[in-house]
Amino acid sequence: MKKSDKFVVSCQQCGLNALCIPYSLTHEEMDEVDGVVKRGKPLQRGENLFTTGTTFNSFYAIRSGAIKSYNIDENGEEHVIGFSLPGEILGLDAIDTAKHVSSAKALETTSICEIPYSQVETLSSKIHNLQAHMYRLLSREIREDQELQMLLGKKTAEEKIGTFLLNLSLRYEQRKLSSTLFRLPMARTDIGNYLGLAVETVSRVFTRLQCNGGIKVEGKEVEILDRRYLCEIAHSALPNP
Amino acid sequence: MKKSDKFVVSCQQCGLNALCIPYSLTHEEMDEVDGVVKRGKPLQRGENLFTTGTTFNSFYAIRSGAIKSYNIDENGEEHVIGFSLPGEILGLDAIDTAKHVSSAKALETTSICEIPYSQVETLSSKIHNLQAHMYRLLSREIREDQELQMLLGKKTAEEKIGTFLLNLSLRYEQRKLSSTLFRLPMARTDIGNYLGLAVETVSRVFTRLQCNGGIKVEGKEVEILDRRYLCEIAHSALPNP
DNA sequence: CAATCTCATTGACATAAATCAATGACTGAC
DNA sequence: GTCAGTCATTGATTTATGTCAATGAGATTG
Repeated sequence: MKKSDKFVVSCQQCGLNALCIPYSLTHEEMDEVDGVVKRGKPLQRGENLFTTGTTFNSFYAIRSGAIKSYNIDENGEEHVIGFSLPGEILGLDAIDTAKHVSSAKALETTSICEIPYSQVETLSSKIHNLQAHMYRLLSREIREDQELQMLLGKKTAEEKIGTFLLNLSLRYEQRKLSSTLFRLPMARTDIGNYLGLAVETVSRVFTRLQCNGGIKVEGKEVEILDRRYLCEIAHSALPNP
Repeated sequence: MKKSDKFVVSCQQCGLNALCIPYSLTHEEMDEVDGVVKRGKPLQRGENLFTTGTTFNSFYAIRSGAIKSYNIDENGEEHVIGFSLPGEILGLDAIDTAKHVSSAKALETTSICEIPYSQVETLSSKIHNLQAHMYRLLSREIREDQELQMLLGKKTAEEKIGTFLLNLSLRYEQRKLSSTLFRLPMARTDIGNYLGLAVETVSRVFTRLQCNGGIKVEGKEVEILDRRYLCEIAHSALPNP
């Protein structure tokens, strides 16, 4: 077995392909996409996948683990842009400038598929399904970012954290993982930074939600005990009824 | 002259084509795009271009005027998502769901180019430049939304409004309009809603900026007197030095 | 030209969340 | 095993911004 084979899982075999780039492609088309995907050594916790300002050549799909996207401002302050879970794509924000506009760091050991952009551009002219999928993917990210904007601009700390937990829960469920019991891959600081809250506030809301029986938190382990209550807190419709 | 001719300005003639879809296309390609663009009667102030939940068939480019994108939540509260100026594209957030996920309303008399999505999809498989441009356009919107997220999550009222004014200034300049003297097409309420601030706060910050000699406001007319000061307030680099 | 609205501004007061500070629980290095 | 460092929690205090209330300036309509 070649060294690189250790990390190889073809798109066809990959359990996440329904969430990823190959979605809605035929088997043949999927093989074509599979042919351009590079699968490297997993990233260790704290390793960067890419950093702001570097040349954009590829975007990435997460196979396992978790990634934090962030930026550092003039004052050296970090700003967390988002978190990526298995089956999710990141790096598409760099197409326009051809330079990465954010940095991406592994929150835990993380396996990645690297997808060279120029090849996808070429392939997608040929494979109509792929082009349509790329448009949908980009469009979805815009929509999700707009939803986040509403969260950040107009919601209280409880609403932000309630929504954040429900969103994670939903994403885990889509990945065939438990939607009620999961491990937060990021630190409290990261959550606060992402939601525009002080760490202390995150901590306080967590304890408050726990006291009210909505969740059970122990370090990074979270259990959702009362989804309905959490939805009320979040002032959002039940994501999965 | 046919009735519809009153509104017809081809992409070739349009002064905004450098900012719009035809950007980076050859003359021939531009004519092909031009062929699918529909140019209707201008929208009157208050008229909707589309509303949330309706079927998505086209996206739109603004020729003149200004559009507010917004959503109404369960409680009937409006949430302003953004403002579109001449040369800008809107509606791309609906590709993924095939339904509009926001509503768009004219803030003043507004001329629009309607661009049927399915035709662009088809054309862009054929015209590589167009596909590349669409990817860049979508990618840019993601990046801009992420910048807005940082503004909403981590900045003070003064920073938000400073940044908002500088951003408008820059956009007007790109449109060959004055970057120092312009008219806000939206109400204070809309600005506050968009930035996650109470109207009163918007008003107070405007007066404060005026007292400090940064700007001159009179109703919707704004003059930027001290760009440098505004940049300091906004804690952002000079957009155009 | 009133009369009615909507929109903007300003002041007084309330409050959610930030900041400051202290402590404890883990984690990893040597 | 111990020591330093990071991370999480909790309490006390401050503050930026929201909410409530009043007024005035324009715009729109009959």
